[in-house]
Order: sequence, then structure tokens, then C-alpha cells
Amino acid sequence: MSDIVTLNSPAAGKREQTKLQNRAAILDAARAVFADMGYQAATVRDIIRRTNLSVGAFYNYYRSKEEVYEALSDDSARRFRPILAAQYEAAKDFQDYIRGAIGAYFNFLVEEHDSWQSSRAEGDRHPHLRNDTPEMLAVFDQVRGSIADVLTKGEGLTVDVDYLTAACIAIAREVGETMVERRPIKVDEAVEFAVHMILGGLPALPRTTS
Amino acid sequence: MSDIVTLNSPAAGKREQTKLQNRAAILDAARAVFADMGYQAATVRDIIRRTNLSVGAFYNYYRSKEEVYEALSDDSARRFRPILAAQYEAAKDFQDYIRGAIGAYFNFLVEEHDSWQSSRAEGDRHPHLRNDTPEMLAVFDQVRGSIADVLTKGEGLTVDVDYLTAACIAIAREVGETMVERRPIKVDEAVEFAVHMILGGLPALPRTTS
Amino acid sequence: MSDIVTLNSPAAGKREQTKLQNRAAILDAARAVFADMGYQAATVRDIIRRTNLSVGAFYNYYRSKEEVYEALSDDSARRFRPILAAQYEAAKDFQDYIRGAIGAYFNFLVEEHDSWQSSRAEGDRHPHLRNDTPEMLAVFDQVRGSIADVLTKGEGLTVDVDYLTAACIAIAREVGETMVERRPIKVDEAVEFAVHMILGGLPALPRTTS
Amino acid sequence: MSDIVTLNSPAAGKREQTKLQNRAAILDAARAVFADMGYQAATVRDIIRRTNLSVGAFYNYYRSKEEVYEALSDDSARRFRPILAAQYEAAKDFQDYIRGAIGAYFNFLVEEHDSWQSSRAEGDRHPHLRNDTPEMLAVFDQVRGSIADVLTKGEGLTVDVDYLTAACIAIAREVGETMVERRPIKVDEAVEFAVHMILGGLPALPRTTS
DNA sequence: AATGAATGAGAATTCATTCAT
DNA sequence: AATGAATGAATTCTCATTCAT
Repeated sequence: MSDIVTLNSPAAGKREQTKLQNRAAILDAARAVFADMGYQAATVRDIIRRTNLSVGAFYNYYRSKEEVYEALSDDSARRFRPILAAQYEAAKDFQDYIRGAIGAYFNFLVEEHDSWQSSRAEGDRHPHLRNDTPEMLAVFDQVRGSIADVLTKGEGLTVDVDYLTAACIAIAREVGETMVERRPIKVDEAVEFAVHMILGGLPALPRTTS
Repeated sequence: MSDIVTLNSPAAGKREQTKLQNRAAILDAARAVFADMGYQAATVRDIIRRTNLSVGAFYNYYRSKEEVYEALSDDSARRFRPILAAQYEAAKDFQDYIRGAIGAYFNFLVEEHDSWQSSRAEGDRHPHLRNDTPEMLAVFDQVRGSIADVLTKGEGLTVDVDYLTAACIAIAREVGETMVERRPIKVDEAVEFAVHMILGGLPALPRTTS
Repeated sequence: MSDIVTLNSPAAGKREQTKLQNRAAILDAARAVFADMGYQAATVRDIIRRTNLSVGAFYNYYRSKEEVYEALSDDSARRFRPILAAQYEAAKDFQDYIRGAIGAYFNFLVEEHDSWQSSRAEGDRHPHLRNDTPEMLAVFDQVRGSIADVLTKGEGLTVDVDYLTAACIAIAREVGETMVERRPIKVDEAVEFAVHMILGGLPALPRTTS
Repeated sequence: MSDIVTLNSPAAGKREQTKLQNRAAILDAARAVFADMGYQAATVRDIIRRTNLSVGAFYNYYRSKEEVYEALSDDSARRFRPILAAQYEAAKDFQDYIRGAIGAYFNFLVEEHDSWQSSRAEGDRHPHLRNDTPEMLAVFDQVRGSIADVLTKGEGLTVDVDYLTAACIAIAREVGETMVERRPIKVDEAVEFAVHMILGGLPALPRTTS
């Protein structure tokens, strides 16, 4: 949830408090709504309905539906970035890094997932593809970037970086998605699977001639 | 005056011809539009704009945007099914099958890709996630099903089938996507990569205790 | 039905025959459709669907939906006019005329009614007002005219002619409507009722001072 | 600053005021439009055009054209019902009742008529049949019901109740219509006419054998 | 700031009419 | 003439955004 920063920040008058809370409320509602019906189908009224606020108030905080979308992306990215960075710091090598990043991502995923009521009401045509949420897309970009980063400067890996990045992100994405849809959710198991899938495949990959 | 009936394309009046062309034109336009902006964002007008036809004509052929969506899915599935089935027949074992299926899918992908102008014009918000096309979703479902099928009845594979299927489809999806976005398109290279990624990872996977 | 004149007219080539038949077929279909759903709600396709003809053919015979409406009016009026005229000739006095006119109208009504399948399918909001058919309106105008006519030149009737005409037409209309909705249809009974209602009321009416 | 709450129209904020006015404006416009071109032909745009409001506003107040229709019916019925009930109470016998009901109806008619600008602008195809307004139909139903009611429980009247009701309503309807189209409007005269027409005709009616 | 009604551009769909065959 | 697909204006309705209170 996005209220991490809203409380106890020094010099927060009651007014400022309320403003921050409302901002967060809108983001939370939007998160849920986008997850339920996708960005396009979601209406501003859908969002504020999950809120104590009025349509007007919505536009006091965000200039448009799109701005909320972006705020959501930024928010997620902002929260996920330090976690990923920490993994990066702590990592000894690529294998270590992958394990850390996947772990971080899967845990993040579970937290997010919990925070949605996931009302998942009517005929959801794309059940396996409701992670095109602004949040997730932003996080994917991060992970993608960091994987590419590690691979590029990594020890003599002469594989196709584009493909490997794509594969890593793909595995993380789909295995993660599968994970949160099972009961009970076993994060470690999923991490193990994804990690072994990636790292095990690695030695077998065709070498690039460059 | 004598050759009216002699043109030996069976049962092809000029009228019927045009109708088939129009039907195809709408499908093609819809394909492109869905690929460019996604199903939800696409409007009927967007579709017919890429066509010589009028709004009315659209509704002569399809009752709604959704019907086009389904036609597109059916179409893809229909074309892809036999190819996949052939691979299944020819396959000796899982490895064989995977290679065949991936190969078939990547070739299919290239064909599809070629058939779109891929105008990919302006504000493309999700460049890396535009394979949630009806076409692709239908094909994914196919591949997913057949992989699960092979895995299930396969020789003593005691891995998590859900995860493995997810991973396979994920790799195929994203590597394929990456492939078609590069110039020149090297199908074989991509197939090699994906296949090795999957098969190489296999032995390393955690065994299920069941 | 409108095919009274279509057969055996001298000098009718096969072509002319067909044309007349088609014309009549359209009118018949339109009659039924207008009766079922009203002029506004009826579509040209609704009309031709009850026909062997194509949309194009429709416009070969009539320039517009409205023209059919008018043709229907004309047609009815043309068929009803001589009947009414005959009554007028035969009538000795106002009472005689009223009886004759009402009788003619009610019989006409029953014929018309029979000629419709009266599919009367779905939610008909105005069951008591589906006699605003072009046909009926035209006939009403006729009757209205002739009643006014008789009254005006009639023997010293010093009543309000406008009102009396209105009342006569009203009674004829509604009693007639009621009649055709009952089973079995008893024309004579209805005629008796309407006639007595009108004629019985007559002596009681306030005299105009002129 | 002190009198904000003191304005003693009970619970009437300016906002509420405006809303009520808009609601009424839409109803008025709809009344006029339905009267001018009939329910079927009328479009929502026709209605809001006679208003200061926008299309959107229409849908803030009513969900569809049909809902306006119903609101109109309800409105009329609601206003007319008590008047009719009062007549029913006051009436000594059938004759009394008829006079009262007709009188009430004609007065109601004049009020309604006055409240419309009756723009009756262009191509008015059915000048003599524009009382198929939701308003009027609702009122007819009322009158019809109450007449049938009185007749049924009335003293030994062995006439055909269906026909008599139809005839009464018919006379009221058409004479009323004629009345409001004349200048000057003389309500009493019209009432006299209609009442005598009905009551005078009564003794002459054929008896039912039951 | 908060409210929620008003706005109006734009979406889906229908249908009278035209026109190529 | 007959056919029926094509056209596009017109209709209903939605929804992001603005604005008066």
C-alpha cells in the first residue's frame, strides 16, 4: 500500500495529512480497479467509487486518469528500486543476483496481490494477462534493465543478451503469475523453480561468435 | 458472352470474391489495430479507417468488435492447430516435441508479422507487450495445452507441470517477440536459444516429492 | 388484399403482371408490418422480409418508405370510397346513412383485420391504439367527411356539427376496435350498438342557437 | 454568514432547486416533443434541443427516452387520479358520475393544453391524432377504468359494458380534442355535448340477454 | 479544497437509400 | 428489372473533464 510515507512525517499539518491520505486512497483504489478491469475499461467513477472522495476531488489530486496510471507506475518503481538495488549490492555473481532479484520480485508480487481484494468480478477474458498493470510494467522494466545490466558487464558470458533478458523476464513474469494464483502461495518453491530454470539453462545456451 | 461460367475457380462470382476480400480486409485491419493499440483501446472506426469500407460495411460483415476478435482467434487457431498437430505426431520425445513446437510457433510468428504493415505509428505505450492479440492468445492457449499434454503423459518427469508450462510458454512468447523485432530476423537462431533454454534448464529443476 | 385489380386486366403482358403483383406484395407486407409495429418502428427490411423481393426491388416500386405509407392510404381510401358512396346513395335519411356507413366501416375493418396475420409479437405498449395505420386514418378521414357532409346539408339539425362528427367517428373507431379484438367477432351486434349510441344520443343534444 | 441556514423553504438548497427545475424542464420539453411528433418519432436530441441542457444532462436525469415516457405517464396519472376520485365520491348515480368525470377530464385537458407552447411547427402528419401522448394514454386508462367500474357495479344496466366503455372514452377523447382546437375554448359547452351524447344514447342501447 | 451536476466529444450501432453488377 | 452490398447520416448512450456553488 502507498501509505508508507503518509504518517508521522515531521511538519505535517492536519491539512497536509489529509491530502496525503487522499492521494494514497486514490492510488489504492486505482490499483484495484486497474487490476480488476484493466486501464482502458476502468472509469474515473469506478475509481472514486472505492473512495470517500468525489469526482471533483479526484481532479484536485491528479490531472487525468492517465496521470494516476503514471503515478502508479512511479510509485511501484520507486518502492521496488531500492529492494532491487540492495540485491544488486549483495550479489556475488550472476547466479546470486538472479536469485536475489527473482526473490525480491516474487515477494513484491505477493504483497501487491494481497493488497488487492482482487474482486475479479465478471467475464475476465484474459485471466492470465492481468499483470499488464502500470505497477507491474514498471517493475518489469526495472528488472529487465538490471538483468541486462548484470549480463552486459558480467563475466565472459557470450550469449545473446537480448534473448536471455527476454527469457529471464518471461520466466519471472509467468511463473510469478502462476504462483499467486495457486493456494497456498509458496514463494520459496516458485523462486527455486524460476532460478533453476534460468541458471540451469544457461550453460546449454548457444554461444555467440562475437 | 460464352465464358461467363467457364472461369474455373469453383463457385467464385465476382460478388463473392469482393465479399471475401472485404472480410479479409476487415480482419487484416483489425489485426493491425489490435496489435497497435490493444483490443480494448481499439474502436470500430479505427478498424474501418484502415480499410476502403464504410462503417456500415463493417456491420454487414461482423456484428461487433468482439465478433471480429473471435473471428481472429478462430482464424489463427485454425491455421496453427494442424501445424502443431504435425509436430506432435513427428515428435519422438519431449525434447523433440519442444523443438518442433517452438519452431512451428516462431515460423508462424514471422508469417503473421510479415502480413502486418505493423504501422506502429504514434504513442505506443506498451511496445513490449503487444502480443495480447486475439491471434496470439489463441495460439498460446494451444501451445500451452499441448505442452501440458506432453508433460503430463511424459516419461517420469516429476517437475511442477504448471510452472514448467508457464515457463515454456513464457520463453516462447518473449523470445519470439524479441526475435521479430530484430533485423534481420533469424528464426533458427531464436529457436536454438529458446529450445536450449528450456531443455537445458530441465535437469536442474527441483523434483516434486509426489 | 390489394390484388383485386391485378389479374385478368386486358393487355397485361407477363411483365406488367409481375409488376402489379410485386407492387401488391409490398403493400400487403407493409400493411402487416405497420400494423404490427407502427410506421416509425417498421424498417424497410422488415417489409421486404415478408416478401420474395429484395431491398433494391422495393425502391423500384416505391421511392421511399413514406411513399408506401401514402400508397397504403390511397389504396384503402380508394377501395372504401365506392362502398361509402353506395351507402350514401341508398340512404333515405341521416339515420339510414349512419347505419350504412358504420356497417360498411365495420365490415371493412373485419376484412382488413383478417388479412393481417397480426403476429402482434412482443411488448406492444399501445394495444388499443394500433389503428393509427395509414389505412385507417385515410378511412377515418373519408367517414368524417361524409358524416360532416350529411349533417351539414341534413334536415334542420341544429347541433354542433364539429362535435357530432367527432363523436360519431370516435364511437365508430373505438367500438370497431373493440369489436375486432373479441372472439367471436359479431359485426351486427357492434353495428347495432354504435348506431343506437349515436342515434339515441342525437335528440338529447344541446341545440345551437344559430 | 449568519443566514445560510435560515432561508425557510424546507430543505431547498439552490442545487436541489436547479435539479428540480431541470427535471421539470426535461419533462416539459418531452411533453411538447411527444405531442408534436409522437413518442416513436421523437429523439432524445429533439427533447434536449428544447432545453438549455446538454445531452449528458438528460442522461443524468433519465436513463432513456422510455423512462421519460413513464415519468410523464406517472405524472399525469398522479395529478389526475385525485380529481377523478373526488368526482367518484361526489357522484349520486351514473349520470352524475359521467358528468363529473367528463368535466374533470376536459378541464385537465385545457390545463395541459395551456401548459404546452404547442409549437406544432412543421410537417404535422397527424394533426387529429396527437393525443396518443403518454400523458393522455395514462389518463385514458384511468377514465376507462373508472367508467367500467361504475358500470359494472351500477344499477341493473344490462348493456355491453365493453362497448359502452369504449364509446364513452371515445366520445370524451375526440370531443375533448376538438374542443381544445377551437377558439375560444368553451369547456362547459363541450361537456354538455359529450354528456348528452352519452346519456342520451344510453336508453336506446340494445340490452344484453344475460 | 470538496462536491456533484453539466458538458460535449466520441463510441457503437441502425437503417433509409444508392449503386455496381 | 433484380439483387444485395455499400454508404453515411443519425441515434443512443458513455465518460473524462470542467465549473458553479
